[in-house]
Amino acid sequence: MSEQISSVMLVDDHPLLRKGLKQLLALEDELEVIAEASNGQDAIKLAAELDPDLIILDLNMQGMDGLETLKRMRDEGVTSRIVMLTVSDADEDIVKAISNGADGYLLKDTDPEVLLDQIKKALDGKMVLSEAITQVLATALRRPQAKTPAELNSLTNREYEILHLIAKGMSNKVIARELNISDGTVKVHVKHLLKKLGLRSRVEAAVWMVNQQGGKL
Amino acid sequence: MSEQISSVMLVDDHPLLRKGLKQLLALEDELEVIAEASNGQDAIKLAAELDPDLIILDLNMQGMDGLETLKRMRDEGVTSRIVMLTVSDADEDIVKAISNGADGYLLKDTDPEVLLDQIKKALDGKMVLSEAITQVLATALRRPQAKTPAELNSLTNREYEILHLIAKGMSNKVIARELNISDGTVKVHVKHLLKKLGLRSRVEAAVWMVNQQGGKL
DNA sequence: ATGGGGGTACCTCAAAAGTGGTAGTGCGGT
DNA sequence: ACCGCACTACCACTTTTGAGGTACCCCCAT
Repeated sequence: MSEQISSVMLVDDHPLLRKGLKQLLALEDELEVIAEASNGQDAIKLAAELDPDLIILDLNMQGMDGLETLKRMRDEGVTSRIVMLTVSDADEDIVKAISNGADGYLLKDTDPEVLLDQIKKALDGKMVLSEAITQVLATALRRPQAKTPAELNSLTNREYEILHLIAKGMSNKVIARELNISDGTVKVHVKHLLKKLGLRSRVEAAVWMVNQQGGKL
Repeated sequence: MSEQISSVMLVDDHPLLRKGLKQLLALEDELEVIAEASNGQDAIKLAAELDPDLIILDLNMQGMDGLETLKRMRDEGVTSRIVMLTVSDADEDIVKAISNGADGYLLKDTDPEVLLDQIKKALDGKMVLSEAITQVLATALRRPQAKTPAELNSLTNREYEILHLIAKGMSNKVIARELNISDGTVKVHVKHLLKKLGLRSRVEAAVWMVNQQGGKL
């Protein structure tokens, strides 16, 4: 398998960068650049036609950006390995890219040798991430804890407690038993917490809370 | 700052590993091991008393495990940098550790030099993660997309559509207007979808759905 | 064509949720 | 000592939900 020649497609709106990348990849006999595209539309078409083993996709492109291109490719059923290449280390982009099916996220300022190494790893089926990305990724996971929206601070302990239980799907009656208070009292707290949060129902409260918590994470 | 001596506390129920780690850290003049603990209880107490710059915490301990210890330390207001050290690369642990305030997650089979290097990075305020961890982390982020629970397939289009709207916090009436059907009909769909999913209320459905979607990620 | 599933609508009924108000207790701050 | 706030409880009342059931339409598969 490692002896097989892998087909690679480059997508970047900077011809110069494509050239450089191509030269880099040429260092490896088992890598062959079979296509290049300078925009998302062409890339999607070519990807569907040629089904390359690997697609190296620039995140910051004019017109349809890399993220959108990525999404559409996956929608079209492209199963190639896709590695995002970018100057950006904006956390949202990373999370979105991976969520949308990217197999790697590399920075353009990465040392060429390392870059080549990572690209080969990506072809091996591994998820490759630039060193600097790791921290951002971790921070993204951590985020849920970090931010405590102002709204939450306005809640009393009891209200906060009850909000949590609502976010578990519990009814007023169950919450009442859980906290050893009357269900009428629970209603009072729910009423107050809804007002403070500017929500219209416990369902909205539950959804809001689950999102705050970052769901199952 | 880099010239200052940093205090380190080791927490691991294997004396041998503590010994080895201590020797490793002794190689660096600016690192001083000021305390050791072999269980969570002691660790929490010592951490609160000594407030070390860095705590190296074993994840797999008997009794109170590392994750629980981590949580309680943070609850107690311990602000030290805390790095988890472990043999496990179970994704849940990683995500939980970081979510609960760990500043790093290192594997015990890491090359000692690298380990030392990472520990120093951690003291510098960086988030340190073992190479192998990165993939797991990325996979964790990706997970939401991948799985499509069997329950969801049993839903009809209409039911699925309505489930989505419930997960936005909408009431039957609002959903009805949104879909141009009567609210009575919405009720029917809700009833069916609750039965199929084995849930007891729209709140549970909303929470369930939001979690399936992976929340805002 | 006959049957079944999905979608729609309507009915009834009981339970749950939400709104308004009153009111007692306990606690921390002025 | 007094005030405000959190927490508790109860009442009355409206709206929303969810569980039954029946019924009609449409489409597709046997």
